[in-house]
Amino acid sequence: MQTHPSKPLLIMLMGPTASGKTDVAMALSKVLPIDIISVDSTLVYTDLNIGSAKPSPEELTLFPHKLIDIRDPAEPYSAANFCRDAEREISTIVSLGRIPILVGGSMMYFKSLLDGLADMPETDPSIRQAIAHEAAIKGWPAMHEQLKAVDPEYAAQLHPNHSQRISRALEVFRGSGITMTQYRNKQHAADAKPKFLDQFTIVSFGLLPDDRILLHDRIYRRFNNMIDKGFLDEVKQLRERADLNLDLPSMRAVGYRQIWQYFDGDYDYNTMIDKGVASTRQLAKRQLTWLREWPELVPLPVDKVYSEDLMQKKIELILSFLPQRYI
RNA sequence: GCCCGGAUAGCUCAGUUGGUAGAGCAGAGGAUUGAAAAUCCUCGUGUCCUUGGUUCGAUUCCGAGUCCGGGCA
Repeated sequence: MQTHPSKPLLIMLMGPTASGKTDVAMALSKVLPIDIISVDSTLVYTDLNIGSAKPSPEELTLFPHKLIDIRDPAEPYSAANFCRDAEREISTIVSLGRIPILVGGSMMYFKSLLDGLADMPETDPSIRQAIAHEAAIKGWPAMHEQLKAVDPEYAAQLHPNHSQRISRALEVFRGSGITMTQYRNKQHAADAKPKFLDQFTIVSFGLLPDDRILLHDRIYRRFNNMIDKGFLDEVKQLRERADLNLDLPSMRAVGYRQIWQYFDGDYDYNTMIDKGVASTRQLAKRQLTWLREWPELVPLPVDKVYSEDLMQKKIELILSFLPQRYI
């Protein structure tokens, strides 16, 4: 952590799905002048409430979160959108003399904000569609060969089946005539502009379960709880919209996708539950992969069930790691 | 009670013309630059139900038993 006196404090709180991040953030709000910024690729969407484990309207009134409900489910959101939005919110919060806290589990968003993204062209749906169409005929390994011809350095880092990244790399090149490697070299050049977060003192906390079984149990209970609260109806209503489909990032979210497919008749009720729970576990596993090697992360315990005492201990632990002059 | 079918990885199942076995799913590990709750890569030893028999050798063939389906009484 950098502790230069002139740098304002910025707190990060990350953790896998169902680890209790929101509860910690809300409890911390009671003892510190913090403003919460959500770092979550699914909470940005309106109408994705139950299945996204969005805080309730009451909670959001008491503990306002930035970057929640800022997109319609039909409009894709991205890491680049997040960086721009988050930088704006952080600046505003700091200018008000308060402490920004970034809370969430979209690890790529955290990473992009910390390291910065290369100044590349944004998504081009028409090029992307053309590439997808071509790939459907030739296969991804053939597209990988195409990429190898223009950007051998980046192609060497990708498996020939890696559809999404091959697609993006080709899209960038076809749209601009400049390769991803060139953009990245420019980003890392000596005279590149400093990263936004360099101007902050950052303290990062990670909610890390010491036993995966404990997290699996929390995930199972939470998924069933979502079903009880009307998750199926929520998806049913989304399906009624003609402009939503399974190709959209919002509808591919964990749980939403499986319930959508259940309504499509792809599998029966029990299979839907099993797949929904399993895909949530898999998400948590990927998040933990990010967290395992995360630099300067202060670990926080994940409790089996919510308890006021255990929460109090966590808050004290967090406070003990913050530079005293800020609190 | 009788007849038929099944019993193989955590689950669903394939297979071995007799030489101790492999898929999908689940699970684990990893990657991650505008889709990231996405996408992609790697990882398969398990009393092949038990027990006798035949055989150099049985998870595989034969007999008996147990359990689970289905049918007939």
